[in-house]
Order: sequence, then structure tokens, then C-alpha cells
Amino acid sequence: MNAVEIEEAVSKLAEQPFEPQEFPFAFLEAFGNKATTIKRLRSGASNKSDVGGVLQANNIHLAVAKLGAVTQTLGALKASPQTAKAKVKFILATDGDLFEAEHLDSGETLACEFDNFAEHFDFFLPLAGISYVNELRETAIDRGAARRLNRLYVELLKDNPDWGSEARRRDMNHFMARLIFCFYAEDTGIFHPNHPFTSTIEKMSDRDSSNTDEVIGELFRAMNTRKIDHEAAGIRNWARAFPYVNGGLFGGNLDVPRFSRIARSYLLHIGSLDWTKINPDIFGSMIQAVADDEERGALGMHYTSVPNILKVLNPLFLDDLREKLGDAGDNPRKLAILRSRMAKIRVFDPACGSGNFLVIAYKQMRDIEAEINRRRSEAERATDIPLTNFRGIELRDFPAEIARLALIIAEFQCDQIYRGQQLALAEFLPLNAENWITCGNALRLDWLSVCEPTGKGGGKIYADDLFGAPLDQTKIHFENEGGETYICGNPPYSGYNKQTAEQKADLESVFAPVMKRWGNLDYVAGWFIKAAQFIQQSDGAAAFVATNTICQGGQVPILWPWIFAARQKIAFAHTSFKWANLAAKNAGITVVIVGIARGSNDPATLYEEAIEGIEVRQVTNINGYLAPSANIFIQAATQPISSISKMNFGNHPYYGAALIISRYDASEMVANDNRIAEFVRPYYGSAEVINANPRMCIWVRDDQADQAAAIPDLKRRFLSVQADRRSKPSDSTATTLVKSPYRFRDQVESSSYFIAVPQTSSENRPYLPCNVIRAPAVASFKCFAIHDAPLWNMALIASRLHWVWIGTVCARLEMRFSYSNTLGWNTFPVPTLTEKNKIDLTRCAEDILLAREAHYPATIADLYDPETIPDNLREAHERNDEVLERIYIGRRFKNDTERLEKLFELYTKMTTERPHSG
DNA sequence: GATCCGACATTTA
DNA sequence: TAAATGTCGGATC
Repeated sequence: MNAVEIEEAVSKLAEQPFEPQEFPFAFLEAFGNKATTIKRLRSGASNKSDVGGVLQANNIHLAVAKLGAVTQTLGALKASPQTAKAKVKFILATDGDLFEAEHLDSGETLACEFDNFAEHFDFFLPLAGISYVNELRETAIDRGAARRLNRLYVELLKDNPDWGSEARRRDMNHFMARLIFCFYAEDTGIFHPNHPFTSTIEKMSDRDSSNTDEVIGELFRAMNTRKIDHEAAGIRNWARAFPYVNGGLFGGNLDVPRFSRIARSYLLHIGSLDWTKINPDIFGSMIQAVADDEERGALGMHYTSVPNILKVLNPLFLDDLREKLGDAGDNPRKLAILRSRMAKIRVFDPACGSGNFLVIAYKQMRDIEAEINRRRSEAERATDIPLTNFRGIELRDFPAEIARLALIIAEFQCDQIYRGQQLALAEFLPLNAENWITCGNALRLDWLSVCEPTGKGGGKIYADDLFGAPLDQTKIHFENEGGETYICGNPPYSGYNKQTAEQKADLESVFAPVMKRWGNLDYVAGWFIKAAQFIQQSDGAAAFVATNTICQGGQVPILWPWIFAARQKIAFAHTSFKWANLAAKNAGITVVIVGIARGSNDPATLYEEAIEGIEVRQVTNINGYLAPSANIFIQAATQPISSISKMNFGNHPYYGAALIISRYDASEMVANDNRIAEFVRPYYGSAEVINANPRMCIWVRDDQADQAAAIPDLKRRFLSVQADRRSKPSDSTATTLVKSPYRFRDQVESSSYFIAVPQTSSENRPYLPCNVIRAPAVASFKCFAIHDAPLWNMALIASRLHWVWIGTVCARLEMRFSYSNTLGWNTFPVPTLTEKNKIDLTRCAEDILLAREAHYPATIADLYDPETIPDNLREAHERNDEVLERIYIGRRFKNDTERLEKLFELYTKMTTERPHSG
């Protein structure tokens, strides 16, 4: 069961009348326990309770109390020896009136009326093995709201096709933003409770919906007109009860699209949702999906989850604020100093989307400030944290609008929580007309002018329109004289060979002035450069979520030397973790978080996912590979830096797909015409090596071209290749190859065998896959090959040292290994090998092959399954590592960290003593 | 001329 | 439907 399903089940349970006998079992069932589990508990077979309740070992001990004795029963549960013995996570007691529970691990308690317990279902999610607790409940509602808004949006576009045009798109977006504001306002008391927005529309508009647009338009007009002018403006009586909102929200074009009956009923339906529960953290992202063609299908695929946002914000500056809060204790002066520091902090998200990072940062800071005010006995004090210190840049106009709306709502919610409903309401309307979210291209804008350095620049400029103000209207003075700026966000990623022409041009504008050879960098790297440039001018730090490849392979020696030369360091980092949010479909990507700050001798903090949770380490330095080691850069090399054999890239078909055939097709072709046999060879890529299951290819040497073309089955395939290559007129290589359609672009073969190294392979194996492949088989471009070379080369590839090296300095596909000859093999530092060393290593490689042979026909995939790797094979690898590691340091390495340290050290030594060009 | 990497792509359990 | 695990193209240096 997922969280949404659990919420449904719990709500259903809460609606039913309370049955003391049944309740414990029904509760467990709602959290996904199987019928058999419950049966065994019911029968008493597995029920360990010693206080007359129900105890499920390792999970929960719950009991139904006598009326009025809930607290007492909970105490008994807590004191029960069985509770401790059975390692219970939760205790729970209820009498059908009150409901109390405690999470024993954290000590968190829950007390509510029985009727409301379903609202707290997330408290118990660990029971179902779900631990990403905080955001779930809200998100279920946010997603529901987003889906309904999406339906309304689509329906309105159906009825008003012109509103979907480029010219009117912004009107449509404005309209949706206004609606969202109204829904929120009517549920939170911003509108007078006697005059709800939704039911006014329902009452005043005809059932056939013919005048729905006019009714809404009139309400909008009221909200755009000061109270005293309502009469003069001729606002209809039924609309006069609505307040003056404006702040730009209802300024400008007040057109309303026409509503069909279906659209009207969607509208009323959305209004009936409980919008007080909407969580501006996430709802912005959901809402933006409503209007975004790209996002609509995925519904929020790219929004950053709250836990991940906190992985950025906490180490960036929130942890420090909390630490200072702790240090200040109850000292009023220290608390006031912290408060005034916070009032000057700017948070700047140059890829803000609908403002999630800004909203979370704002809410977290308000929480800290509220604690300060509480300790200083100033609970009702207005906040000192200006909303305008939370700046953003966003490319698309709708999210930019939503970002501001989300911040406004966040401010209102914080005022409600920390200062009370009355004060919150009193100061809310009319909305401030400033616009502090810039709609524009972050890589093209001057961040210093969007988020100007402290204390400089002109006076306040108000945007005449709340939304999407032109750039020159965004120079709003910061109220942060002497303050810090924290840059954060989750900018878009795009690899160099997937970037659009526009994106390339964006990057060029950033990189051309500062470096050459930037063409292999990911799009997100542009944000790091601009952030580094910004921090050089201003107090603060920056941290982004980014694709992990910016800290891997070829990108490291391009991007990070520049950042470090700009006197920045990696102040903290979170190593690779799989992207996840609660959207139905997640982007398939693995990300890192990297925080940069001005260089200093302070320790850096390295976060790594571990089974127990997130492991945190203080280290002296974090390098561009996110390793806790010196700043080292592995440059791709065209020749090995060590005395090892040359490794070739495999044979690239280059639109020669028709030359690659299955084994079945190959035997059919040969059966059809025996002359073909001579031209067919086994063809090994990654999967073929790993699974010992080659495909076949047509392999024709230049001097055999005519002979092969005379065979009809081959000729047909050559023509197909020719056509494919001809279809790429802009590709000079393809054009050249049109003349030789009988062959791959590359044509390298071995005379007796080659050592094959798969290009992509699973990260779960304890050693890299490799094998000896005999001629006449050939390597595909998914497989690297050392042709007819001594076998001790394979001993190196099969070693744990190489596994560590490749895993660190080559790129990865998500977490998969992605082997590279230039980055991984040619750079692999190997001490000078004596003849004796080579003989020993050759023996080790032979032993590995023999150990595998003993399990014939098991494949590499079978043999290297980490769970079931055979003992003899593991021992052969151990001996191989023993021999090789003794060559390095005269003993075995203690662990992979030590291996990497030594390799980095040796690499540095070898490349500086004997400089390598390339 | 050679190759790196994928806000992935496809297969498998 | 989630988990496992590697295709294939094509821009870049």
C-alpha cells in the first residue's frame, strides 16, 4: 500500500462507528497488514500483549481503554515489559472519544479526538515501512487540487480556443492564478465567511452556465476596486462584499473565458476542496503543471521534494541559524542580534519554478524567528523578515506568477500560525504590489542587477502589474543592508549532446568570457559559474541540486578548476542519490547537491546515503569528484600514462544498423547462401560480453567489397546502410562512409583474441566485468578492446583497485559504471611492473578465467551476482588483488578509501614527473 | 578520427 | 509496476 491508499483506508475507518473489539485489528488492516497477519493476532497466536491489548512485534502495541482512561492506558502500554521486549515502534490507546499515541523512537506524541485521528495518519506511516513522512498528507491534497485544476484548464481551452494562443496564454495564466487565490481566500477567512466565492458564483450564475464568465468578471472587478469606489464604479450589490485585493493581482486585463456547463461544474467542484490544507511548498509545482505542456503529462515530475530542498537549505545556512539560536539561549540581546541578521538574509533561487525553495526557506526562517520572539516574550511581534528578500528568476511566466502567489500564501500562513488569525488578516489586504520574482532567462540575466549587491542601487520600484513584470521593473531595493545572500535551487539539466541551440547559446554567453572547451558541460553548470561569480561580489554561499555527471568524468577537469580558481571551495556536498518526488512519474536521473562558498580552512561536510540514513562527515576537503580528498583532476589521455597495453574503442557502425544481425538471422542467411558464412562474425557489446550471448555482424574487408556486394542478401543490406548514411548530409563522416556501406566506420580486429571490457555495466558487481574473446569475433562500440595483448592487462581490469578508480573518475549512467579508455584506462596509475610481476599477474588472470570455467556455462552476469558469487572465483579475485596491491604498497589495502587515496597520489606523481600531453 | 553520456530506455521479475 | 541494468545516436574536441 502507498500513502494515498493508507490515507483512504484510515479515513474510511474513522467514518465508521467505534467498535472497541474490532478497532485494533481494523487499524492494523488500514496500514496494510495482510489478512493472515491479522488472523494470527486475533487468535492470540502472535499477540504478545500483556495489558489486554494487541501487540504486533516490531511495530505497535495498542489497546482500547475504558471511557476516560486513555492516558492511563497509554501509560500502561508504555510501562509494559512486552512493549520493550517486542521492540515496538508505536503505542496507541483510545476509548472512542480520545485518541493518544506515541512514537517511541522519536518520543513524538499524538493526542486528538477520536473523530479526527484520520488526519494524523502520517504519524503512523512508519508502520507501513514508509518513512518520508512530512510531506505526504498535504501532497495527496495538492495533487487532487492540481488534477482538478488541470481538468478545468483543459475544458476552458476547449471552449475558448483563442485563449490557448501564444498571445492570450498569459491572460489564461493570470485568470487561473486569480481563481486559485480566490479559492484559498474563501477558505482561510481572507474573504468574509458570509460571502464565499464559490457559492456566490453558484448562486448568481445560471445553471446553463451562460453568464458564469460575467459573474466571475464582476467579482474580479470588485477586488480590483477600492471599497470607497465600489458604488461609483457601479459594482453590483452582490459583489460589493468582496474586499479590495489588487496588489496587481486583479489589475490589467480582467477578461474571463466563457464557461461551458462542464467547466462550471468543475469550477464549483474545485471550490469545494479544503484549500486551507493546501501546502504552498509543493502546491506551486503541482499548479504549474496545470498550464505547462511539458509538465502536464508527468504532473510535477521535476519539482523538488521538501526533504531534498532541505538537503540544500539546511547545510547552506539554516543549520547555522539554528546553531546560533541554540547558542543564544534566552539571552535577549543575542536573540535580537540573530533576528536582525536574519532580517537581512536574502535567499535567491535563479531557477525558482513555482518557488518551492523560496517558500521552504521562508517558512523555516519564520519558524526560527518565532522561537526568538517567543524567548523574548514578543509573540505577537510582526515579522522582521521581508518577503521581498526571497528572490527568484524563472523562465516560464506561469510558474513565476505562482511562485509569488505561493510566497504570499506562505506569509499569511506563517502569520496565522505564529501571530494568530486576527493579526494575519488585519495586515494581509490589499496585497503589496511589488514584484520580486523575475521572469527571464537566468543564464542571460545579470544576477547582480536582479539581486543587487547589498546596500547599492536605486530606490524602490513598484511593478504596475503583479505578474511577469519586465526586467527593468524588478529593481526592488533589498531591505538587507549588510546582509548575506544564499543562492539555491534546482536548475534544469541537459547533457551536451541533448542541448538545444538556444541552450548552447545561453551557455556560450556564460562560458565564452571565462574559459574555452566548455562544450561538454551540462546545462546546469552555467548556474554554478554564475553563482560563483555572484558570491565573489557578495557575502554568502550557493548550493544547487544537479545531475551527478557534473562531478564525474570529463566534466570535472573543465568545471571545477575554474570554480576553485575563483577562490571558491565545495563547502558541502551530498553524493549521488536517486531523484525522487511524489509525482506519479519520476524523472530517471541521479543527482548530487553541491554547495560552494568562498575558500577557507573550515572543514567541509560530506553527506552520503547509507542504509541507516544519511551519513554526515566532516572532512578537510571535498574535491570535484565529491571525494574527501585533495583537489585533483584526471585529464582524459589518448595514451596510457602507465606501461600498459593500448585499449581501443570498439567498432562503431555509424548508421550501419543493417550490418548487425541476430544469430538466428545470420544462420538463416548462411543457409540461404553459403557464400555469406565468410562475412559473418560474432559481435560483442556490453550485454553480449556480460551474458556470453553475441549477436552477429557482417564484416567485409575493403578488398572483399565487390565479392560481398555480389551476394544479393548482402547487397540489400549495403543499400540500406547507404541510404541511412546518405540521409545525414550534414554529417561529413556519414557522407564519407556512403561510399563503403559494406563496413563499419571502424574496422579493428584481433589476430587471436582481445580482452573485452563492457562500456556500461551494473554497479552491483564487486568487480568490473571483462573477458577474453577469441577471433574472429569483433568488439562493438559498446565494448572496449585490448587486442592480442598480454593477459596481465586483464588482471588490472579485474582488480578492486580498477573498480574503485573507474567508479570515481569515469562518468556513470545513473549509478551504472560507464567505462572509458581515455578517462579510466589511460589514466590508471600503475607502478612499473617487473617481469616477475607480469608473470604473477598473468597467472592471477588465468586463475580467474579458470575459476569461471569451472562453472561453465555460467555467464559473467551469473557469476558476479554479489549474492551468489562462487567461492573459488572470489578467492581467485582475492589472490589477484593480493598480488597487485603488494606491487602498489607491499600489503593489502585496508579499504576502498585507502585505495583511492593511493591512486590519486600515484596519478599526481606520475603526471607531474612525466608530464603527459593530451 | 574517437568518444562520452543520457531530468534515459528497455527488459525483467 | 517496480527493479534491474545496458542500446544507440550524434555533438564535441
